[in-house]
Amino acid sequence: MNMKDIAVKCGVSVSTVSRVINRKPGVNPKMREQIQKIIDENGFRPNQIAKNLLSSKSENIGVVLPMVHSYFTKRIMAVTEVCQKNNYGVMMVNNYYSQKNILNSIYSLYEKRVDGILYFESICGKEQTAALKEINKKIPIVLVDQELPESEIPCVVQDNYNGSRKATEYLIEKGHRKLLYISGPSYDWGANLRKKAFTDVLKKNGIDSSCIREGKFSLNSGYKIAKEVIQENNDITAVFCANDDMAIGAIAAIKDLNLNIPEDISVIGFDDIDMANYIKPRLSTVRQDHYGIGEKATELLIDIIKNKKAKIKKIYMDYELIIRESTN
Amino acid sequence: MNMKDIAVKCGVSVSTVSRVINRKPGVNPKMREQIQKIIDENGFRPNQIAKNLLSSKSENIGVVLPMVHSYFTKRIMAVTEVCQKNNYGVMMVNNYYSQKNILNSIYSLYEKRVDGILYFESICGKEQTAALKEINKKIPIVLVDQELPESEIPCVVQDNYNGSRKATEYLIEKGHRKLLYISGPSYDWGANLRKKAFTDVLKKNGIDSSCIREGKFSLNSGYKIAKEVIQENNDITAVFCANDDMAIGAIAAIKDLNLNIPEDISVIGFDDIDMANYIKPRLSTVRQDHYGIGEKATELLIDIIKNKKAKIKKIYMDYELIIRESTN
DNA sequence: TATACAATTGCAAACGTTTGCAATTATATA
DNA sequence: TATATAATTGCAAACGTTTGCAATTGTATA
Repeated sequence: MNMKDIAVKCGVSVSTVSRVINRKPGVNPKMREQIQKIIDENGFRPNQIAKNLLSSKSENIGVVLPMVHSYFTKRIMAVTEVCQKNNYGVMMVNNYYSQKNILNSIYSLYEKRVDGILYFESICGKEQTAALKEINKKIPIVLVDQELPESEIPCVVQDNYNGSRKATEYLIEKGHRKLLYISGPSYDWGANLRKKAFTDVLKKNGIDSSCIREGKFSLNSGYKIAKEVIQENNDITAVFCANDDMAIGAIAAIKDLNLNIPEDISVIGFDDIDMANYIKPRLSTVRQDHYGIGEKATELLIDIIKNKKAKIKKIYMDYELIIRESTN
Repeated sequence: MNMKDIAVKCGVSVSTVSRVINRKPGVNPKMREQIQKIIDENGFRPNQIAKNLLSSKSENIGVVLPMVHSYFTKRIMAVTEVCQKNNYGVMMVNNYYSQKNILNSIYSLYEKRVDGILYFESICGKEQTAALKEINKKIPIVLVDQELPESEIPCVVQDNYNGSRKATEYLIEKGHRKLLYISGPSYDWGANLRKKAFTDVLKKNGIDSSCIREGKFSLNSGYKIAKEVIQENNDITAVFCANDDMAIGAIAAIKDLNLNIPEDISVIGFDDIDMANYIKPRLSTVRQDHYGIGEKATELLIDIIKNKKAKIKKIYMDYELIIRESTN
């Protein structure tokens, strides 16, 4: 069933049907009513693909994001909500696999002629970077969690460094002198900034900053690293994790070692996922406004799509240190 | 840049370019090489929208799902992975809002001519049901977490009833006689089955089954209900929650009441989210294979799309009772 | 060299819309 | 009634591909 069929049923031309569907002027009110009736009776919905071909717009945006983090729900909710409000569809790709797959996925989004791409990630291999720059010549891209130097691609980033600095300073103020830092993967742009802030603060205070391990942002890696390191170094009094999942893993490990939190060891995370406020002890953490990040990024992208021009090159998001029960 | 431009640059017709791009026979090998070179040099990628219009296939599937549950990550990962393997794009819609918005979203997916729809949800209003049946006349749909009686729409469901029955029987076996059940919202198809199993088992054993409250599947609702009910009824020895989030909320509440788990009160959840194994005490729960559910549903949908016919009408997923530290 | 056949290439229709413009019809004015 | 004007309607091109068929070119055989 297409507009032609409706037109034949109504004894008019497709142009007229088109005008009725799009509520455009130039149709006799009586005729309009009749045609609308036939459309409704047949449950006809116009083929957007044909429309897209003509307008060279798909009214879809591509979203590339790693679906592993606990907070990704918040972000994708923001994206879908903003898109729905602006009548954009959301084409999702999980960039959790091999570089090659991701590249294919990005090109596939381009072939599907999405109007823009939202790229959530702070991993960026050489090939990927090149591909993004290449595609950005044809369609707008907004990066989240990452900035690409020598490029004009706008981005939304958190102040990873200062968030991490504040948390570290807090621990030092509280008197901790032997700290374990569980970082994210070394290929992660944001993870490296957080780690740097940690070591900078420790060095500045003349404290040993050698107790750093690299985790995978997962519950399990937090658990394993915390257990192992604390068993070997019984003078550790604080653990700072680069995300909440690892912090929750670390808490489980510390409890399994029959130590108390925060009496024996303080734990602090990063993200403030919903769960952080419901585990016991409630997790102190650095809050990121995940919903806001998704929202701002999507709004920026849509603005660029509509106005062909990025007014803003970079959006910095706030952080907030949330002290709950897991630190003292 | 389109095929015409490439054709002009190469001094051939679009047909020839098309044959090169699609690796079809009928092109002089030397010419093929030359054309491929120009294509690569210009980074040309064919417009799938035009292709779709011609083939009446979008090579996209629509995914409607509530992004609120902690386990949705697992499911959507399975969906995207299977789709990527089969060269389908994923168009996502969050059905977390008002009925009206959801209806619009479903119709919008249809207008975008997705090749099929994956509908994750066990809420189904009258209007939505009607819309699904209507759309199912035009494109295949697979339901997850819900079956629609009097309809031919295939579905993937868990054995909610038996999963819940097993968990309840376990608690009874362990000697619990005063139990609190925190259910999901009453409009949720699965939640009602779980609740029914609970009451059936209790009645069968001649145990009072009146202590039932309705939560919202959220951490907070679990926390609030558990705190309130346990404060009022100090003889409760077990809490069964219809999902893990509420169970984790309940555990926080019980700890805040200075009671011990499982010594004073046992807690059991439903879902087995990753976090369940990393909170302390580790949460006993009914495991659902979330990845498997997403995988099976997507494979079923793609099979129907390709073969125009559902070989299977209904897939029942297994459940597994996982006993950890939160029950005794 | 003429003929048959295979390989290569291009033409043009089709997919389902939108829209500027022309054609037709209805209405108002002189 | 003739004319000017406004309202309604339809025609046809365009969007960027794919593909059956016809046309052309090249090659092998008689």
